[in-house]
Amino acid sequence: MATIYDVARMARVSTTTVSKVLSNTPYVSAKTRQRVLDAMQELKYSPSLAARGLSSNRTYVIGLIVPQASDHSFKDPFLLEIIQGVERTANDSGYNVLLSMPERSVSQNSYDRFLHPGYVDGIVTFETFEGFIADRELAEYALPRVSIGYREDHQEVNSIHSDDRLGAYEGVKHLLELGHRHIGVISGPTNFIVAVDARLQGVRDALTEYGLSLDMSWVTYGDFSIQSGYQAASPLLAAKDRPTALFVMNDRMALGAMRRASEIGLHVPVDLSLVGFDDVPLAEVIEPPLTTIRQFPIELGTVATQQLFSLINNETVQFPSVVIPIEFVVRGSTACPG
Amino acid sequence: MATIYDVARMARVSTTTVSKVLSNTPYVSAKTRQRVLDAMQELKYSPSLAARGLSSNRTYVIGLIVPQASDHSFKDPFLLEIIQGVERTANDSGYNVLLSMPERSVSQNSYDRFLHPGYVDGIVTFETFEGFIADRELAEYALPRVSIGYREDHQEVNSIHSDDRLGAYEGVKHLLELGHRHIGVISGPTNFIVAVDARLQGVRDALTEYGLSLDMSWVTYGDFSIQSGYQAASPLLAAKDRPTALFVMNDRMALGAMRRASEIGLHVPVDLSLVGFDDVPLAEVIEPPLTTIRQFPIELGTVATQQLFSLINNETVQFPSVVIPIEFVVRGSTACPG
DNA sequence: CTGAAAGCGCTTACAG
DNA sequence: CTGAAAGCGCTTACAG
Repeated sequence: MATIYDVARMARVSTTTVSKVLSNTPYVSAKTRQRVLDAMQELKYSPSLAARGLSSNRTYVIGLIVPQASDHSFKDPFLLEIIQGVERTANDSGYNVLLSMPERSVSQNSYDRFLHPGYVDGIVTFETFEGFIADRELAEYALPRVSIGYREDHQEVNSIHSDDRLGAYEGVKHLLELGHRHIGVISGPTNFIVAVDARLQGVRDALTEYGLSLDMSWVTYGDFSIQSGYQAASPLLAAKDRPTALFVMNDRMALGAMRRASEIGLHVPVDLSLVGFDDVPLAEVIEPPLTTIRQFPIELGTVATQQLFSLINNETVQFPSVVIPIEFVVRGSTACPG
Repeated sequence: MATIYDVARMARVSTTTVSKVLSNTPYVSAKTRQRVLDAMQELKYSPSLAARGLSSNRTYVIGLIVPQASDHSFKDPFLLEIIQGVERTANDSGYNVLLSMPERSVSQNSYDRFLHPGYVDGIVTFETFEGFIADRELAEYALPRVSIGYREDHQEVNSIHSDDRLGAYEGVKHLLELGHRHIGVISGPTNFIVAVDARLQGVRDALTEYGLSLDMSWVTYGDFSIQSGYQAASPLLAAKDRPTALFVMNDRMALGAMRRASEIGLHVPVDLSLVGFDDVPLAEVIEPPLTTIRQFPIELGTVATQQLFSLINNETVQFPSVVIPIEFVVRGSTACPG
C-alpha cells in the first residue's frame, strides 16, 4: 500500500504538502495540487485512518449504539431503517459507522471501546429502555452525542424523535370523530422511553377535546411483539362493555389484536376499529389494511447524524430537541361504531 | 485520557511491559502483572485503537458490507439478524464492526475506505445480487473475507449459506406427499445470488423423485416484496388448470400470494396450499399460519464471523463452504388438494 | 522476566 | 506557497 511518503516522492513535494491537499487547504498552488492529485491516483493512495486518527485526534468514524433488547421488539424493520439513515448520511460526509448492538442483559462493556477518544468522533444512540445506556459514563468522556428517541432525563437537548404525541392525538381524534366513545389502548412497555409517555399524552389530549378522560383500566400493555398485542387485546375484548375501538402503539401489536378479535368472532372494522403506529410495509397488505401513524425512521437517522456532525465540527454545542413529523394514514381498519 | 505512559509510570515499569500484559504475554512476573493491572484500573486506562492499529497493523475492527439494494427486499428482519450475529460474535472476540450498506445504484466507493489495510482486519460480505460487490477490487487488497450467501463465481470457498436446496426440496416434497401434482413456484429474482438457483434445484429434485419435472411456465418471479408476491401469484391462480399448491421463495411473497388467493375466492389451504421460506415472526401469526422453511440468520452471521477470525489469525487460508441447516415447519397453510 | 529505542503513517505548529 | 521536524500512543525486534 502506498503511503504519504510515496505520494510525496512521486509528486516531488513534502509530506506536509500532500497532507495539505488531502485536507483541501487552500494554500497550495494549483500545479502542485494537481501533481499531488495525479500521484495519489497513480499510486491508488488512500490515507491510513489509523495514522490520521492518531495524529489528528479525528477518526472519521462515528459510533452507532442500538440496544438489542428483546428479540421481539427489534426485529422491526424500523431499526434497520434508522441504521440506513445514519449510515448513508455518514458516508456522504466521508465518515464510517461503527455499530454496537449491546444486549440488555450484558453490562455496557460492549460499547466501552467506543468511548475512547481517538476511536470515534461522536456517537448516535437509539434510546429505548430506561437506564439502558449509561449516560453518566458517556458524559464522562464528553464525546459529541445525539440520541434518537427521548432522553431518560427528559432533557430536551441533542435528541431527535418522531412527533409521538401528535400521532397518538390524531389517531384517537380520528376514532372520536367516527363516533367512538369507548376507546381502549394497547400501550408499549412503560420503561420504554421511546414514545410511550408522549403517545399516552396524545391520547389524553384528544379525549380531553371531547370532554372525556382516559380510563386507565382500559389500558393494557405489550412489548411491541405480535404475540403481546394478541394477549393485551384479550381482556379488553372480553369485557362486557368492551371498547368499540383500540388505539395500539405499534402495528405489530395491532396485528396481534386483530388476530384475537377475529378469533372471538369480531370483525374489523365493523365490530372493532383499530389504529396502529409505524406503518410497517405489512400494514397496507393485510385484510383489512391498517389505519396507522407513519413514522420516518430513515429521516430520524439522517437528521440525528447531521446534527452530530454539527456538534463534531463545533458549529453548535447543543441544539433543542428536533421533532420529526408523522403522517396519519387512514385505511380500512377504522369505521363508525356498530 | 490515560496513555500507556501513565500506566507505565504508575506501575514503575516500561511501556514494553505494559504492552505485554495488555496482550497477555506469559513472560511477565505475576507481581509485575498485578501492579500493571492495578494501575490500568486506577487510571481507567483503555488502549487507543488508532495507535495500536498503526503500530501493529491490527485494527481489531472488521467490516460488514450489506448491500442496501431495493427498499423492498431489505426491510426484512433477516438482514438485521445477520448483522446481530456478526456484531455479537465480533464483540465476543474484542472486535468492533464497521458497517457499510452501499446502495446498488452507487459505485462501490462507499466501501472503498474499508479496504485500506490497517483499517479493518477483514470483512464479511452479504452476497445478494450478481455483480454487486466488486470481487476483483476486494481481491486486490487481499483482505481476509468471508461471504454470506453464494459467490458469484460459485467458487465454493469462504462462503456460508443456508441449505437452500434442501429447504426447497423438503417444501415441495411435503406438497407431493400431500398429493399435489400441480405445483407452481414463485421465485425470487434470478440475478439474486442468494439461493434462487439452489432452491430451484431443490424443487426439481423433489419433483424428479415423483417422476415429474418442473414446468417453467408455472414459475413466476417476484422481488421478495409482499406486493410482488401478490402480482406473481395472479397469472398462476388465473390459469384454467391452476396449480393446487404454490412453493414461494420467501414468506413475504407468500403473504402477497395469500392475499391474492383470498381476493379471488380461494381458501388456503382448502383450495390452495402455500409453502413459504424464512419463517419470519409473522408466519405463525397469520391465518392460516404459514408452512415454511426456517432459516437461521443469526447463525449465518455468527459462523461467518468465526470463520473470518480463523482467516485473520492464519489458522487457515480458505475453507470449504459451510452450509447451515434449515428447518421445515409445517403449519396450517398446506393440506391435501381439493 | 524487563526495558531502550525505533517505527507505524499521518498532522500540525512553526519557520521561511 | 512550501517544507523540516516533532509528536500522536502504541508494538516489536533486540539486548540484557
